[in-house]
Amino acid sequence: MLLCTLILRLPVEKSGKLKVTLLQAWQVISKLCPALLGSNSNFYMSASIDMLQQLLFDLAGVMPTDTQPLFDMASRVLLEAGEAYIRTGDTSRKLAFIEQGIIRSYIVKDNGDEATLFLRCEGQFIASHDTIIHRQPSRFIYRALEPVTLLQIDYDVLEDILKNHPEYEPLRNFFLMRMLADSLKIMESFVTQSPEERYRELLAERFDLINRVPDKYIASMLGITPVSLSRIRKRMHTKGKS
Amino acid sequence: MLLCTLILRLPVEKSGKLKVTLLQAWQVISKLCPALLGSNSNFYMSASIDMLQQLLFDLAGVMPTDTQPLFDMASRVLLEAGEAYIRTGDTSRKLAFIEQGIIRSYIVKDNGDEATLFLRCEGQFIASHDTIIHRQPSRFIYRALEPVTLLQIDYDVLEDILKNHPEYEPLRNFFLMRMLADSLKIMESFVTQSPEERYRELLAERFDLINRVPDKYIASMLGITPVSLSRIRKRMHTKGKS
DNA sequence: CCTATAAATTAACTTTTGTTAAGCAGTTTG
DNA sequence: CAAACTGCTTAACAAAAGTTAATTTATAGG
Repeated sequence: MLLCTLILRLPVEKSGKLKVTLLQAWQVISKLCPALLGSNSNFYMSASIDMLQQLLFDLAGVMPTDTQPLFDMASRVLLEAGEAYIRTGDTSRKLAFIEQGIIRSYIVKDNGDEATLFLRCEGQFIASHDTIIHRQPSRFIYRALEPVTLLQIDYDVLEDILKNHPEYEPLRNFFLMRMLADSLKIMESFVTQSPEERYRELLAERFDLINRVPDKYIASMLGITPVSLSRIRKRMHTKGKS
Repeated sequence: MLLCTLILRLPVEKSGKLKVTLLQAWQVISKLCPALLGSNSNFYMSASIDMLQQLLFDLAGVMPTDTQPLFDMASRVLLEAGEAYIRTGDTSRKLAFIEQGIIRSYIVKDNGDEATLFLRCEGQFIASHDTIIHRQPSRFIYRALEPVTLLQIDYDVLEDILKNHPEYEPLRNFFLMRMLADSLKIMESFVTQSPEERYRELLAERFDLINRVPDKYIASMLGITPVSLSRIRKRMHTKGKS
């Protein structure tokens, strides 16, 4: 029972009965026992270049065969677990689509503590916002928490392509809108919810993330310390049975 | 002395000596006594249509005389103090540039409390993000805190214009980037700073705002209660003389 | 298999915030 | 002018979060 609590990061009743949905259980099992799903299967659905091409077609009606100029300029980047993708002081204007893995974006504060701004996984975009938006060296570090596969393009190169291929412009808008939507949602959560409520929401909406990432990064992203997150989880186990 | 404290929202030493810069003092005086500056002068610099045209020229090299199709579709909107610009449930996809005044964007929580997402003033954009990004009825209310002048355009109309005038596309990117930059900065402040530090920063960077807006909205935007903000300010007066 | 290391928990204590309610000052309204 | 109202402050108490440090629990390496 205790083992389950630690791995599942879920409330466990005093009786020892787990309160998990079938989907959640399957997710955990498939992670622990990949063999169950066949040798080459991968539980975490990886996002492919096809998704982006489909997206571009849906957004702008550009046929996948016509998007070669764009994807010719993109390159696939592989990162090892723990490897830094962007470091403090970098001036590159990298923009990437995560095909597989998790990237953590964080800043080192004056007192030496790290503050995690966000955790992004497959199907999401990451962008060096200091360099792209403000044209200043990055104050943030982007680091792979798992082996990561990226589809990367430099924002300057993208801008060049867009000059000759304005038909791809909807892709840039989609990227910006999606980044904006994410940020606004997080902003909203900070002014409307308590840390505990934010954690409950994360548990409900990004359950997979909680199981793949150390709690201390989750805590930091919620704006609290790991000690506080541990207490929140204890309160959730004992009292609120939701 | 007490009067000064209330109006200036600034630390007052026990001796009664005000700790304000010349600029700050002038700002307050000019607000209290507009007559000092002449009958038609306006201290808060209003942002004009010229600024937008200049911006478009800087960004894309489009001559101001060529931007008529764009500005023909924009309309000037006047709001009284306290008037709602966008209400809960609205489906319009309004996008506006604030020429004059302050707009507060807030949401009414389940318990009836209001949570302020942001306060925007002259020179900034506001946009109904629920309708524009998610195409869902607005959960937020946008309300004028002062008499407001807006330069408004519907996002759908803007998109139509952009189909025929792709040369204005940089304006949309600028707008999205700026909204994103603002959101990211606020997100960053929530994970790296305490409420007191966020208030100090607001005091340093948006001093004008603090004097034009009731504290309770500032508190809400910082993610705390008005009572807590009052205590923070008290701590700042007595202890930290910074 | 044992040890070193990192992550999470727990505890004790301090600080801060939330909550509720009372009071005060300034403004508006009848 | 008095009364109602709004916004800010203060107080008292409860709840939550920060801090530091010790302990337990995995994970990784030899």
